[in-house]
Amino acid sequence: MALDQDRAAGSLYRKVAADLREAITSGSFGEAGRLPAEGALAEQYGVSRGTVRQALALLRADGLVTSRRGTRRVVLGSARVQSFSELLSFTHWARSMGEEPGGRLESLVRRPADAAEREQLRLEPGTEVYVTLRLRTLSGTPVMVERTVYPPRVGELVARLPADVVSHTEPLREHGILFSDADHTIDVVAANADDARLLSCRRGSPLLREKRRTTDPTGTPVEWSQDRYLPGTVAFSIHNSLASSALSRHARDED
Amino acid sequence: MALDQDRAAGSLYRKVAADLREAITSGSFGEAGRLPAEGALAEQYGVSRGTVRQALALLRADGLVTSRRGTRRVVLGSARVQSFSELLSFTHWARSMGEEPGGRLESLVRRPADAAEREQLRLEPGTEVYVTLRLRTLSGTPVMVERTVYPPRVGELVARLPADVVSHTEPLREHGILFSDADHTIDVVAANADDARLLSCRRGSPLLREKRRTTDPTGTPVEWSQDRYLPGTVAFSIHNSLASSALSRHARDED
DNA sequence: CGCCGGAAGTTGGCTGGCCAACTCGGCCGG
DNA sequence: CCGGCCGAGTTGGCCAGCCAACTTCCGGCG
Repeated sequence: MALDQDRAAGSLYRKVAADLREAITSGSFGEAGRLPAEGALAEQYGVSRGTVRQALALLRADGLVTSRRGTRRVVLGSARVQSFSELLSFTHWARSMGEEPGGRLESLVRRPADAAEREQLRLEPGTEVYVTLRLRTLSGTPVMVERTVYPPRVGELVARLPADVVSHTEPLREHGILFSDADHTIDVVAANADDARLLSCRRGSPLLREKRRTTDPTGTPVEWSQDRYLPGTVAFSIHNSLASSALSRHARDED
Repeated sequence: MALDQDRAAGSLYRKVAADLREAITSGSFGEAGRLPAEGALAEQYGVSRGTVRQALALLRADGLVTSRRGTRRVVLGSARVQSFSELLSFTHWARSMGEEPGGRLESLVRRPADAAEREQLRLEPGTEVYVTLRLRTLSGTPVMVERTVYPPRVGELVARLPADVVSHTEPLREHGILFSDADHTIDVVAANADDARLLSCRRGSPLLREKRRTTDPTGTPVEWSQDRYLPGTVAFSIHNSLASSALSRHARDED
């Protein structure tokens, strides 16, 4: 599945990366084994060394291999859970795990954006936003409460969706709204009354919170969301390295 | 500081990246403005287009810019908190925020590794590990309890360190132990008795947990750590995009 | 037996070039 | 006035080559 997506991506280096990823996770090079040299791979796949290096950069970013100058690459993790090199929606993620995602719209209101929302969505003062509150389920059991703020252009489309539609991002894509980049912030928060009711937990009990701002390929913000997960249902997994990383840790001074 | 580190890194594309990062965060291209074309930048810096593209790949991974085929790159986030493109130790991270990091060793024991630890550190059955429990402070206030498991080679060095040494990674580096790659998993956990005592919170109160396995450049595991943060003190921040990402979300099935 | 030097192998980095795919704006025709 | 076509500009992708830095191993030498 993920492999097919990689292959379907078209570009050569993604195909090479997909093939190598499969070879690694199937243990072809051993638990902590060495990869063939870049040159050897280049010849094997009939591509240039530069293309192989692009492919290997993907695998390195996923934490599958290390690399240092002077010696062959080493396999780091052959048993990674699932290496989405993708920005995945809740729906897509759930499906790729073999679970059945669900979503029930609890409320949808339209109101003027407050200062924080204008800041996040880069809106003019006075602009109205659409705010949704949804309960998300995994194979029937509630796992997450999702509060999303949409700018007008997107919100108008969301408002027209049926209340029982599972995926919001898919119909949005049909209307030309693409999700390209996202910034995530993860912390802990206490359940409020709504959270407690929807997730069947006590008020004040801890929830894993993910704040997310997503932009389209032009850099325009398309959603700002606060997802609150029931502990024990999900965990977030990140890889980083000296070479390059997408993780940063910061003190909380804003909210 | 971060800039100097980037510049000191030597390679051309890192210098270009550092310069562009500064230009972006100082607002030279406007809030959601366009970057100059790759060719223009190449000429400006006197490097090839490929080098510029390497530099821009770093910025894209940090979530500073987008890119699509056909049009100039767009500035995404000019106001990022701190974009360590680095695998940062607690000590380094704290210092770069202007806070004074502290650490007090609560206990250090040596005992046979259990199954999970052997798995994580890739050790033979019967191997002994060193386990430390440390309270970490930020400018005097406790923020985190750190439980770290070291393999023998590393643990022997850690055991010889004075109890009041703030940074463990720095003296380890002097002895040739390098931290290169890390896998992080973030979730929520309830404080146990030790956590509660050290962090001055109630038993069962929620803590943000980061499980981390770090390897050296050869791919050999050098530590496996469980850090438990007091809520409200830190948050984790991640960027990802369709192009490439280091984030994955998975259901909890192991612990 | 141990240490050191050198050679071979490998990745990091950089160049220059080429073409395809895509965006965007302007021009022209209806 | 609107819509579609076209071309310039721009990024994605791929190739071939070159050198530097580094690791590893082996053999010679003390």
